[in-house]
Amino acid sequence: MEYNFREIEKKWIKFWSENKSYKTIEDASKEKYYVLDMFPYPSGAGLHVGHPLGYIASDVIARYKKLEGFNVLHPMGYDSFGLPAEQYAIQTGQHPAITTDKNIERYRDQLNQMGFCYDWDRAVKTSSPEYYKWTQWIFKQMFNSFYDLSEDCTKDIQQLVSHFDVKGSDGIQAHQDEHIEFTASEWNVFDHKQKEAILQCYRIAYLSESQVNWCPKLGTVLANDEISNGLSVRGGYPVEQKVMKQWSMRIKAFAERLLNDLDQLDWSDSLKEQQRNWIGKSQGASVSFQVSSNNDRRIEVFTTRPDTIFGVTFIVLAPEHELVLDIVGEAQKDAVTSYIEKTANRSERDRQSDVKNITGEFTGAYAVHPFTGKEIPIWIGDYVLATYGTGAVMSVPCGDQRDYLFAKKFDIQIANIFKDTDISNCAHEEKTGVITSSEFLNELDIQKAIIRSIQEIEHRGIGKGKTNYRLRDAVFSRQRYWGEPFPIYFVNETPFLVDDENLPIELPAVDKYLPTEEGEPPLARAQKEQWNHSQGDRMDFNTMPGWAGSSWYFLRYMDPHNEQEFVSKEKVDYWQNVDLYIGGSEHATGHLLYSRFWTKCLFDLKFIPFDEPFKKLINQGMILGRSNFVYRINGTNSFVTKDKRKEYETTAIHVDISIVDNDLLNLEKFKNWLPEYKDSTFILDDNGNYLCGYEVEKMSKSKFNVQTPDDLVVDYGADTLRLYEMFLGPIEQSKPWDTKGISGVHNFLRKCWRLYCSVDGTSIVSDENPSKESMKTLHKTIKRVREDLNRFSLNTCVSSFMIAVNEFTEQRCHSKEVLEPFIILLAPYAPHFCEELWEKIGHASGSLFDSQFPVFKEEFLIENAYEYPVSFNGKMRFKVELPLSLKQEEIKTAVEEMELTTKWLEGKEPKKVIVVPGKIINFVV
RNA sequence: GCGGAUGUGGUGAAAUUGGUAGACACGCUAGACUUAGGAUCUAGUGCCGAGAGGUGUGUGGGUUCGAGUCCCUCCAUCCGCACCA
Repeated sequence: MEYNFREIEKKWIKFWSENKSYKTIEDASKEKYYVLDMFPYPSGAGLHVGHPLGYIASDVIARYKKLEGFNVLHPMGYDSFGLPAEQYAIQTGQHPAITTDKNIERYRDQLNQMGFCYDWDRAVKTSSPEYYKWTQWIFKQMFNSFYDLSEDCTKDIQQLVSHFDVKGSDGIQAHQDEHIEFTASEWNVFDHKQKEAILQCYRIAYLSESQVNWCPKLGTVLANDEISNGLSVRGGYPVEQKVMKQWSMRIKAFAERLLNDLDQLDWSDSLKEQQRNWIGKSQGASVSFQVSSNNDRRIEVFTTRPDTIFGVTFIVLAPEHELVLDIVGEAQKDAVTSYIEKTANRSERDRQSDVKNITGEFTGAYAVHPFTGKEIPIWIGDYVLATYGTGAVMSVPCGDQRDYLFAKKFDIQIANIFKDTDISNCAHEEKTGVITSSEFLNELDIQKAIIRSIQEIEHRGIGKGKTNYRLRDAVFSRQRYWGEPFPIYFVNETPFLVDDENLPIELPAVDKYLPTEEGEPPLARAQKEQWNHSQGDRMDFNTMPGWAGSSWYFLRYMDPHNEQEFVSKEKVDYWQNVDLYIGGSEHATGHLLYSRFWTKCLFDLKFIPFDEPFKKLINQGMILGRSNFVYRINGTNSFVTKDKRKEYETTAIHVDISIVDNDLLNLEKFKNWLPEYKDSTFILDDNGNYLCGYEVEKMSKSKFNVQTPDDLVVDYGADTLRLYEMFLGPIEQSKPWDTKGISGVHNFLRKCWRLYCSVDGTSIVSDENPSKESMKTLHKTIKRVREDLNRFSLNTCVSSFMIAVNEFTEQRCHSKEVLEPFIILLAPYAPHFCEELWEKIGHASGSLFDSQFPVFKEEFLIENAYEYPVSFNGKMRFKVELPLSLKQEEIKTAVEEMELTTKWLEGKEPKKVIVVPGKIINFVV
């Protein structure tokens, strides 16, 4: 009987499920290994072939580690809060939970048919109350914490309160929004509301009036990483700036640790670099400039080049800067206000793309240079961003090209402070050279001048050395329905935490999933009694963003049913952090950063024993689709084959890849595909075929190029698909999907099957002694596969399997001593196939995965001869087999005496002969 | 502009520390068997050349007995960030 993958796969999936083969329990006697996939958002479209790439890889590693004797945690779950289900709910009125559960079921089926070894008992979904109870609980911990700068650690907010009680704000070293000074006696007479307002400036999870990215079309705020080019990532709608009261997470406090700890992670350079970029550390100084007409007004600037302080000839404020309207002169008022309006009306996108056009206005006010005492003009300009640094810059036209161009355009003085440097054409931006015309900095090179200038700035009390980060606190509320409700109620608009015993705060029922008439979030529609907790005046109407649940889910897998804790100490001590995390790189600055932040926070609060969630990370590449096109002759319903399209005016139209085979269009299926093509006519090529065009692009519904794994599993089986996806190339690389190659892998499995079974399906594996060659093939393969798996080179393993099967076939090997270990080697890739053969060769009960991964033995590879490549001037000319026992000199003599050597030397005397025993011989002529 | 990654046959790709470039597959060519089938088997397949041979890992250079691999230059593609002070 031929290899019947359909029956085999069905049989073993049932077996695994009935025997709970993948149930994982903590076992202190075994070393743990935690392999994690980024859990999917269960969308309505189901999985396409790109999804399983990472899942297959992690499954291969999980199974390998299991066979190596590790206790492997390999779970799967669903990131099930999110916009699509909610949009669907708005359109249909169906509760998002129903849609979500339906999609989850589909995902579960699709994942199951791939033969993944997940312990489904540990599955979590972020939208279930049992799960989000703990998301809410973690939020509470973050609400109850502040960041202590003296110890660089998250601490209980009560410690801060105790300090306030005794010393007021004096001596506080905590990460905060703005410095507020008060004495202990002042603090002690503040009412609750006042105290809470101050505490909000310190809490890790805090409420603040902040400028947010508001997307009117989605009716919600978005985080920076949810926006691309001024449009929402989801939906592509315009985004505008708006001031709203929002929950935020004080991730900025962790900036330095998030940056430094990257060094200890085994992540790709590009990903680490993306995070470094996102955190955007820059060092320099903040300097304060006094406004000359107005003694109590000061402008704070941040600079990375305090050494250029004597080159400052003007100040530029962002148009939105709070000081602008206070200092503007009467004569300039109209021009300035109209400029502010103009920039406010321009979308962020316009402002960014229009870099060439230099605009600005003089405010009429002057600032006093802190060292020279000279008056310098204050301008506003939209090249200064309100959201970075202090929203103000000290302009040094001789050292900064933007300042230079601004000064040229508006005819502002340019002072040169670089010795022997020509700045007549452009600014000197390099950090090299010597400073001049700068009093105490004269004759210092720039590096020394930076240090000296900071000393002096601090000494004179006009500023201080400062590190600035681009990273901003993360906005943590969304005006949406389908997310975690906050465990917060308000009394007199002051937030209070819901008690632990009232968690979870479940999503209340609402009549519609839309904002209220008053513009309140959908949750405001819920009647007070529909909340399972209703203290205070009202509950918080916001919900948490998508990344709330995904920031800690890897912890919940360790202890998914614990009703007392988010994870027990015992279990988290055992499983520790994730050893291998596989997922897409699109989460570089979102999920992966937030998750690191939450982990550090939970570590500081002593809930977990590690401060990085994911030790090693692999970003699987994207599998691109191969789209097909038909060419419609413009203005007709007639389609021309690819080769003849140049003869007509045509439009290329995406056509569903399921009705195209090998680029040949099935005309009947095409006519039935969409109603508008029912009466199409065709101009065919000379063979009577319609040839389609193709292109490699991202898989998407609209391009009709989505390849689902389901069809391939039906046609070839899951084992073939698993092997094929791994065989395609290195896991990190993006590659086009091409179904053609799949037959090669399928043939490999069939060929392999024939080593074990005769035509009637009975085992032909025997107890005969294996040949030396077969043992060599086996151990060569064991060596390679082990090495490759250890460095996650999953594609080359497949090649090794193919080579081994080709060699075994040639050797007519049917020896159990060889074929039994081989089937274990292959099992992580083709689990159903291998289980079946395992059973056939005499393991009547149990699973192959309870056995052990074969161990490599050097002795089988020991050779006594080697075929030496002989090269002349580095070019290989011929090969010669020589005993490996020969010494270097003996090899040399033997080769020199050969006829072929004489031929290639062409009568010349070799200058030198390099002999590397066991490797190569090289004549230098 | 800054940063990161990648450039090898017709295609996907191998080559772990410098040591036979193109393993393993797909595709293609020829042949065999054929109830013409998108099946199976055999042989060939980097390029130029009838052949001997020459040549070849994006470009140009360097180090080395020897470079796809190390160093420098430039080019191209992809990704991320970007008036970041």
